[in-house]
Formats: sequence, C-alpha cells, structure tokens
Amino acid sequence: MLDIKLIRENPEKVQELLNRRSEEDYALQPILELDSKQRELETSRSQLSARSNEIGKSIGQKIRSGSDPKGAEIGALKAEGNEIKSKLSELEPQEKELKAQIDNLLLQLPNLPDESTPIGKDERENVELRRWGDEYLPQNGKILPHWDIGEKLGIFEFGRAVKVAQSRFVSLVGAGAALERALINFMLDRQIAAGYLEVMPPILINSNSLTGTGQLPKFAEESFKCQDDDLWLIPTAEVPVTNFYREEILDASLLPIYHCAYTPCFRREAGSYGKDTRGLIRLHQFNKVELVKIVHPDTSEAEHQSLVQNAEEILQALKLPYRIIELCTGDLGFGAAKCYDIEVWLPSSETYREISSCSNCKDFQARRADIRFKEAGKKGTQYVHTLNGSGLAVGRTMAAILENYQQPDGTVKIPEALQPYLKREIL
RNA sequence: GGAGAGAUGGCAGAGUGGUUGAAUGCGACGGUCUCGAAAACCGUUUCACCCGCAAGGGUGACGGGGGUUCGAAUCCCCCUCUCUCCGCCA
Repeated sequence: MLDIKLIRENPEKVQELLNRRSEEDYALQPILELDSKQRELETSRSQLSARSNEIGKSIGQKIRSGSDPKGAEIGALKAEGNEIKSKLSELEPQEKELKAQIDNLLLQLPNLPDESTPIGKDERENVELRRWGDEYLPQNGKILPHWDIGEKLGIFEFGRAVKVAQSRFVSLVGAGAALERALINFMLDRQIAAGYLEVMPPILINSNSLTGTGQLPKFAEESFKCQDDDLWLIPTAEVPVTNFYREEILDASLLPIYHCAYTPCFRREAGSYGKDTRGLIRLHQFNKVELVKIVHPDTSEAEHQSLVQNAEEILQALKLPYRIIELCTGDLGFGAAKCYDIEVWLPSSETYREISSCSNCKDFQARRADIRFKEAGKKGTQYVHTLNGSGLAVGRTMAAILENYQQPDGTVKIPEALQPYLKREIL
C-alpha cells in the first residue's frame, strides 16, 4: 500500500512513478478528494468528541461534589451531550465510509517502481544483466524436452494425475519423486547454511494474509479458495511467511530476519490457456523453496543483492546455466519496487525460463500487513522492508536437470552436488 | 461436533459505569552511588491519526464490530480467537 501522506504531499511524483508501470489510469485525484473530505470530517468530529468528553467529565465532578443528578444544571449538560451525540451519529458513519473508500482505492494501487528500475513496457524491455555457466551448456544436438525424457524414464505420470485432479497436475513416481525430494532437501540445506531459518508455514491461509502481501483484493482469481471457509491455498510461501509478522512491532535488534520455507504452491493460472501445456513448467500445484527477508530499510538494497546470490548459488552448485534479468517497470509484479528474475537454460526449447523471481517490496507489503520495527531510543516506529525470492522453483529445476544433463543414450546424469541426496549418479 | 472458561500495556496481573491510557510487580531505558559492576534509591517507559510553521492542542485504541448512557475496560448483543473437559481423528 502506498503512503497516503506521500500521495497527498507529492501527487505528481507518485503519478509519474506509477505511469512508468503501464498506461493504466491510476487516478489519484479521487483519492485526494476523498482524503481531504475525510480529514475535514475528522476535524469536526474530534472537536465534537472533545466537547462531549468535557461534558461527561464535568457531570461526574458536579455529582461528586453534591449536585442533584436530576437537577436543572445537570439536565442542561445532558441535553447538550445528547445533541452532540446525535451530530456524531451522523458524522461517524460518513467518515467511516470515506475511510473505507480510500482504503479500497489504495489497496488497488501497485507499488511504486524503484528509481533504478529500468523503464519499459513489457518483458521485451527487461534488461539482461549477466549470464552464468556458458561452459555447461549442453553440446549434443538433439535434446528431448523434459516431459519426453521423463516419460521414457517413467518418473512422471501426467495422465493419471489429470484423472485424479485436473489438467495441469502431475504426479512424480519412483525416482522422479525421489529427485524432487532430494532437490527440496538440497535447496533447504544450502539456504539454511546461508543463514535462513526454516519455516513450515500453513498452506491454507486467510484473506488478511493475502491482502497483506498484495494478492488480494486485485488478484483473487489467481488463487484457489476454499468455498466454506475464509481460507485459500497459498500461491507462494511468501504469503504465509511474510505474514508471520503481520501487525507486529519488531525490535530493531531482531532485523534482518531471514526465512526459507519449502511448500507446495497453488495457482489457478487463469488466462494462461494454451501456454506451456506440457511438462513441469506451468502447473496448478508445484513445489518451491522460498526465501523471505524482513529487513531495516537502510539495508534493503544490499539485502536484495544477496538474496539473488543465494538463489543463484543453487544453480551454480547444480551447474545449470542461467541468466539474470532485471525486470522493467512494465513487467514488475504488483508489490515489487525492483525485481530480478533468474532464468535457467532449457535446451530443448533453446530458451531461458524463469526459475526464480527475487523482489524487493520495500515498505509496500509492510504497510499493508502493518509490519513495523522500533529502534531503541527512537520515538515511534518505522515500516520494515520485505523481500522474497524463489530459491528455487523445484519442478522447473527438475526440468532443467532432465534437459541439461541428458546424455545421448537417453539417460540423465545427476548433478554431482545432488548425488549425496539422491544416492545415485544416473537416472 | 457437545459442555464450560477466558481475551487488559513488552510480560505478569488489578480494575465491574465518572479526571483510568489504565493500580501494582517484573522487564527495559536514563540518572545517583561505585575503580567498575551488582544492590539500593530517583526518574522515564504504548501506538495511530488530525489541526498547527512551530510551541502546542485534539481524537481514537483494554480481541473485533454494534448497542445502552451525558459518560463504558467496566452493562447488553453479535463475531473472532485461545484454553479446559468429552467425542472424533493423522
């Protein structure tokens, strides 16, 4: 959520930054108008309350000092009190309504892109920052897509998963399941060693949590909802883990907080019909190891860089070629101010595909979720900065291994670093 | 699912209609003392919003929402959550 004070005091700047995202009309004017009405009401309302408090106090004093509670003097005060009460009963609902409207509008606004985020319309204007692992690019000509090799090896089951669920679900079988498990453990161990505290959060979460990280109210159709409860399947562990600290005031000495979490993730993938219909790339359910950081605002830039590194290290350990993309303003996610994607090489389609997305949300989620910190000796509180990134998407990592480690005879080598986890060298 | 109990400041824990933003204790912070520390003593110690250049002033908040009243932490209603017992269950 954007700071209403910032919008109030600097509407042109806010407008300009929002416009960098897209040509959508972010109409700040209605917010400003509602805001000034609300403040007007608040001023008159609080003046009335002040008088009402005075009356209450003075009635109390008079009664205690012997005035007749049924007498004329107290009667007059009561009458005035009643008059104020009736005025307040008109003002209060109006003010409440205004606040709700303002809140509604604010919740719809995306984060401001960071000044350093490259300006661009869509993913075509993302900026490639660097590549890693060219020396590991597979050399042999014909590489089967991972779904074909997986099917040959008998490690996936698509048809039966569709039968028991729906399209865009998969079951891993035998070595496939073991490989998935091995990858999860491998990733977690690495991130724990890098200083992240592991969490296994709830996978069903309430609406407040989704609002806190920005998936609601705008993107309700992207998550699965349980009809009879205010509970949703998590689209990413970012949501429960960041919301761990919702409505808390943390002691500054606790920062930075680093968490990693393995969870399944559930996405409706509405609007992606016909895209990536085969394989492990785009599923309604997939596994992910997520990294979440809650940090002091002064350090969030550096924390962002190291977050990306932590995700990269997994690919480096697995010797999978990748590149780092800096998203342009037009491709930036709703809550992000700045975002780096890591894209892994998929030789069967000769493309780099997103395997991690590392965002700095700055204070945007912190405002929505009300996550603050207090520095000893300093008056008041400040909002933390929140960051998150995949470390990594497990299914896509498996796809990358199946393709990049494919051998001419149709077998797949297991990356060395993973062998101790899977306890075999070849699939 | 059935029956009961409860939700107060960082924590513990008073408060059942009138200067109660809230006693008391602990903790934390500052000071005195000390070579230093402990102890003791003194003091401080919530957050948000609004008005104001400022000094300052005001409002709101005792799980959440409504109601009664001139006045609610205190009374009434609804909701949420927690705990205990029974049932069920991985």
